[in-house]
Amino acid sequence: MTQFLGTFQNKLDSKGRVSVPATFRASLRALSIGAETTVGVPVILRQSHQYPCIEAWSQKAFESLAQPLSDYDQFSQEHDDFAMALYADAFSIETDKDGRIVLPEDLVQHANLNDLVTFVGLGRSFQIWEPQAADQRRIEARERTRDQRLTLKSRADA
Amino acid sequence: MTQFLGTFQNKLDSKGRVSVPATFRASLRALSIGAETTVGVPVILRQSHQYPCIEAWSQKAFESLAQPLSDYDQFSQEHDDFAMALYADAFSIETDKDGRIVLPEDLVQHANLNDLVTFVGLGRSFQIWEPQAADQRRIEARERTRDQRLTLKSRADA
DNA sequence: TAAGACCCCATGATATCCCATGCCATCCCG
DNA sequence: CGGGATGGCATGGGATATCATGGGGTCTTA
Repeated sequence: MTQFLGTFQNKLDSKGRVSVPATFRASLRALSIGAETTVGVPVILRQSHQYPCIEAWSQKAFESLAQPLSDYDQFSQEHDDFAMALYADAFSIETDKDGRIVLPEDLVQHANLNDLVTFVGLGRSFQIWEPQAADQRRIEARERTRDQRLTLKSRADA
Repeated sequence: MTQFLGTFQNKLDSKGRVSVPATFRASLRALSIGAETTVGVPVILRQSHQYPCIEAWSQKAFESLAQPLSDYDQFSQEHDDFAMALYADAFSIETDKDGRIVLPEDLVQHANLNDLVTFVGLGRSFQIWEPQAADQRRIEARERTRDQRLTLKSRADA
């Protein structure tokens, strides 16, 4: 399965390392660009602009994220803005042999991480959260989705 | 038969394993994506947001569940909420060679499972319940359906 | 020379593999 | 018709592999 599913909680050790869940590593590898045989597994990390969490992308998914760029004139303001927003605070990381990564200090602060972190699968990508914040966000998402579904349904009925 | 029909009761063993009913396994395999020849059978489990039970989907059915995602702008709030609600609580599982799965601890708790579990076929998907809760739910569903039919009838008469 | 990045190995817990058993329905043949 | 053979399936458990985690050692670099 080349999707990111499920929620996992792992430890940040004393050296700042944390294991990427094995199933996520498998997907990251499958969606990597020419890294099918390397020891480490590539992953691209960014701070979320919406939430206090870290976004994580496979190489292929990140490539397609940048797709809108080609819609803009290459020398336009929009192109520059979008490119900067996308790339400027992105980190290209590779896990160690045991599947662990060291999270950049910037991102640790942005997500308010302590010793426990929660990995949340979102299909094409996943996020890294401080555990309590992750729980809150999941509940919020469930409620909003449920409300929305009702809205869509009643519209369909009309 | 690529539908999930009937009700089955199986045991959770001391290692937390439980056999997926053979007929369900056959459907799961038929509705899998490129796993026609693997030893294990893939299944996607989620906690139900409506009931204290576990939802189980074939890969293909889960794919179509995710369909609404493509209706939303990729950077929209709705997209984020829906993706989180759908994927974060989901687990991609594969049965062992003997057709058994280990239920994730989260899901066991959500469904209040002990040593016996009930598999309930729902056509496109099936559910995993604590046996007594499953019975109650079935009775409730029957009654609601009957009431509804009466309502429809009297409306038709009018 | 101290801090950080990276490599490697050890360990315990858990999940998975693989085989054995027992049940039950079906089939076959006397 | 009846009894034994057969095969699919749920279940149990010992052996083995995988995974998350901890930590030691080395090289680099500031």
